[in-house]
Formats: sequence, structure tokens, C-alpha cells
Amino acid sequence: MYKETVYSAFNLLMHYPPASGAGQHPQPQPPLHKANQPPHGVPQLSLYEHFNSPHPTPAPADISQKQVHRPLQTPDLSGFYSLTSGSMGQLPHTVSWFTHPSLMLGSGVPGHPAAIPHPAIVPPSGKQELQPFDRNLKTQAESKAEKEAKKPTIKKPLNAFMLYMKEMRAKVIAECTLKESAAINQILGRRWHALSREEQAKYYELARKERQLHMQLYPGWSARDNYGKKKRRSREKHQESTTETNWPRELKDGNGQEESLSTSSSSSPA
DNA sequence: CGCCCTTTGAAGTTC
DNA sequence: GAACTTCAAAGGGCG
Repeated sequence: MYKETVYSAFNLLMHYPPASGAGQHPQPQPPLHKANQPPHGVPQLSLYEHFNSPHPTPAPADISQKQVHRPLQTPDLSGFYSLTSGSMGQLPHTVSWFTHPSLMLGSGVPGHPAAIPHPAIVPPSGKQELQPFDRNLKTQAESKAEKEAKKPTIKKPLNAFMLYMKEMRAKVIAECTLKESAAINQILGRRWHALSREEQAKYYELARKERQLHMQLYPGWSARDNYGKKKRRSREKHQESTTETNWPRELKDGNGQEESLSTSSSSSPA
């Protein structure tokens, strides 16, 4: 449900022209991000506000104004979670946070107007909290597990490709009228390879900054923290697929490609 | 209901 | 240090 509205927001923003002179888009990002402000600026929408609004289709102009006035010193990180209207030509040069669930501290943020947990911060089960009547059934182990679950999951920062996917997904869906993510992701994977080095470099840089900011905000966090919180498919299959898809990339580019991808390999420039 | 699929990349683990 | 594994997003498919 909310995902559709997110897409609506994406589509909305896709067609929202960059505000002229939008360089004055002070965002409540840490210095790292601020230092990376695009010269032209990009209209940004706080996805956090979007998620917490009962009628989540805010006018972009309002949003930017709200962000201007959001105090930096508060723990309200909603501004980090900003949605950009970046397209291939005008990538969000900022550390986007438009995808950064790990930074969504909606729940438990003191004084936050709408302390509704962001859907991205979920218990490891990926489910909402137990309903009251369920609590009677709790065993000790379960309550322990629930305690664990109450800790908001800090998710991994998105890598370059994930950021690219996040941005381009709506476009691909619109173009292909496909909805199945597996198919969409295949297309996005091919498009990723078709990107020039410079275009990819933008996303690598974005991802690098997201990682840095993530480290600053969660110094003790480790990717291991989330290990085992997701049920995984059988190893055999996964290995099969990874060895097939990840290992011989150069070979694939050269041989078994359906689409002719004239461009470089996918190795990170960094 | 909940995992699978599918992608790339980062980070963790294993040997 | 190479190889392998897990998880980030996403949403339809399917058991």
C-alpha cells in the first residue's frame, strides 16, 4: 500500500522540474552531506514525512520549505530520508538517504510529531508488533525474542547498484509496464552495465558517502548484526545463482549477453 | 503467510 | 587472501 504511494511520489517527482536556484536547499544533513550539495540543487521530498502523513502526497514546494526549517541539532533525522527527483541526467548529488532505512528513526524519536515507526525500521521478522491478545501466549523465549525485535533494525547502507535501482525502478516500471521485481531487476542490472563509468561513479560516490554517514551515526554497527534476521533460500540454489551471475561477469559481457552492452566492466572505480 | 526470485556491491565468515 | 555467504530493495509469484 505505502509502496504504491511511494511510487506515486516517485512519479510525481520524476516530473517535477528542478527548482531554479534551488541551491538554497539547506538540508539537515551532517556536514559530510552538506559539503556534497549539488550546485543546482534538486527538489527533495522527505520520505519520512511522506510515510508519516495520513495523506502522503505532499506538495514539493512545501516540503522543501519544511526542510529548511528543520533544526539540525535534534535527533529528528527525517530530513536524511529525502527523496530526490534524480534522473539519469540529474542524479541526486547529495547523499540521498532517500533509501536509507537504517537512518529512519521515526519510532522512538522523542518529541517527534508522528512517532510512527517507519516501515523500513522493522523487527527482524519484518512484521508489526504482536497484537495485545497475542501477548498472552508469550513464553519466556518469545518475550526475549520480542525484546530483540523491539530494537529497531539498523539496515545496511545501500550500495551503488541499490541506489541506482531505487532511483530507476519507477522509470523502468513505467516503461515496461512490468511489475515483477525480479524482472525489473534484471533489466536494471543490464542497464547498470550499460552505464558509462562516469555515470556509475556517481552512484559509487553516493554509496560511499552513505556508508560514511552510516558509520558516523552507528559507530558500533556491523553488518553482522543483521545476519540471520532474514530467512534465506537454500544455499545450493544461491551458490548456483551467484556463481553464475557474479563470477564470470566479464565473460558474460563478452559472450552470453542478450543485450549488447558495449560498456565497461562493473568493477568499482573506488 | 512468508519465502523465492533477481540484480550488484559491501561486508562478514570460513578455510 | 581467496572463496563463499548474507543482506541491502522491491513486489509479484507460489507453495
